[in-house]
Amino acid sequence: MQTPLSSLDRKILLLLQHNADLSAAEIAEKVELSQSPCWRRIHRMQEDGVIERKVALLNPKKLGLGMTVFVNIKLSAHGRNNLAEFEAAIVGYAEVLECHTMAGESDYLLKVVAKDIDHYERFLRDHLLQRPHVQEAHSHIAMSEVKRTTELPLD
Amino acid sequence: MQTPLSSLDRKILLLLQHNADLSAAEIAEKVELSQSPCWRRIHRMQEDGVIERKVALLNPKKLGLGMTVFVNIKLSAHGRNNLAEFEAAIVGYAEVLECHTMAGESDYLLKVVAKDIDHYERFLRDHLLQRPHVQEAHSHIAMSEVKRTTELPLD
DNA sequence: TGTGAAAAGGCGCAAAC
DNA sequence: GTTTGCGCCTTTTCACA
Repeated sequence: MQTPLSSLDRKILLLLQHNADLSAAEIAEKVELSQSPCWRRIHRMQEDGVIERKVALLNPKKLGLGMTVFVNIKLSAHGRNNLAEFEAAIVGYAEVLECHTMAGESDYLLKVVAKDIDHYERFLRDHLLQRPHVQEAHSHIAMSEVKRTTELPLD
Repeated sequence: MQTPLSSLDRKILLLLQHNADLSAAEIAEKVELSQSPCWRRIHRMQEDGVIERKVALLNPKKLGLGMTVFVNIKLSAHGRNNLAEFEAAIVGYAEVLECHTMAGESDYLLKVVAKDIDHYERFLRDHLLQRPHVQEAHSHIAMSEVKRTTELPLD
């Protein structure tokens, strides 16, 4: 199903995950390959799902989304029998960018964006805490961003 | 400098942050606008920095990056006088996808990806913990991913 | 601001080497 | 993997409402 990646493929991915506007021709040039095989490699990696999609990254500050909060969620023992319900709700919240199930004290770690404290508090109180079986929610507020990237390390 | 966003702009952004392969013409059609003004809006939002860039999102699992770890870092009192050094180092680590300065107990929250526990442990021991002034590092391992998106909520 | 049209060039894609 | 090529589509810019 999925061909192992050559170092050429890795170079291509490195470029594409930094700038998806690059055309196959431009990439071909940078990796010193001719156009067609380069195009075919890109295409194959898309089919294989190595490249999931191309997206525009927006600037949260310029959209008034100045606030990032990490929330640790703990469900009640009872709620743990019905994770699907909670998870489905989470996926539906646009404010939640990430949700991970965690090993350790809390069940979930959420990354939430909001305009400001008010907006966040409303989201927490009116939505998150309204979910049945949510026992604890600890919010950790991010103050500034040192690094933010979607680029994965490809050795 | 930055024109406020109309609801039309928001629709365009919504589409673009979901799929950056859409051409101006396709977007125009979806938002029921003709091609030229749609193109102009997109262009303007790029200039304004509302659209930061377009990138390819890769599948971490398929690249063997099965592990996500959140790390809380606490610096020594002394180290807090020289944050820039620490932060510059962090930005340089490909394994670190995000780094936030936090209000509260820890100074930083890092999101780190790795192939497996071994890989992560090496990164922690040989790199993170080698940084001067790192007093504590608490690792929280993510087990599975319920949600992961780069799409910001645009009301 | 929006509309419609139009030029030019690039790009995806495939075929032949 | 390479070079070539065709045709479409996209971007970009007009003049005009």
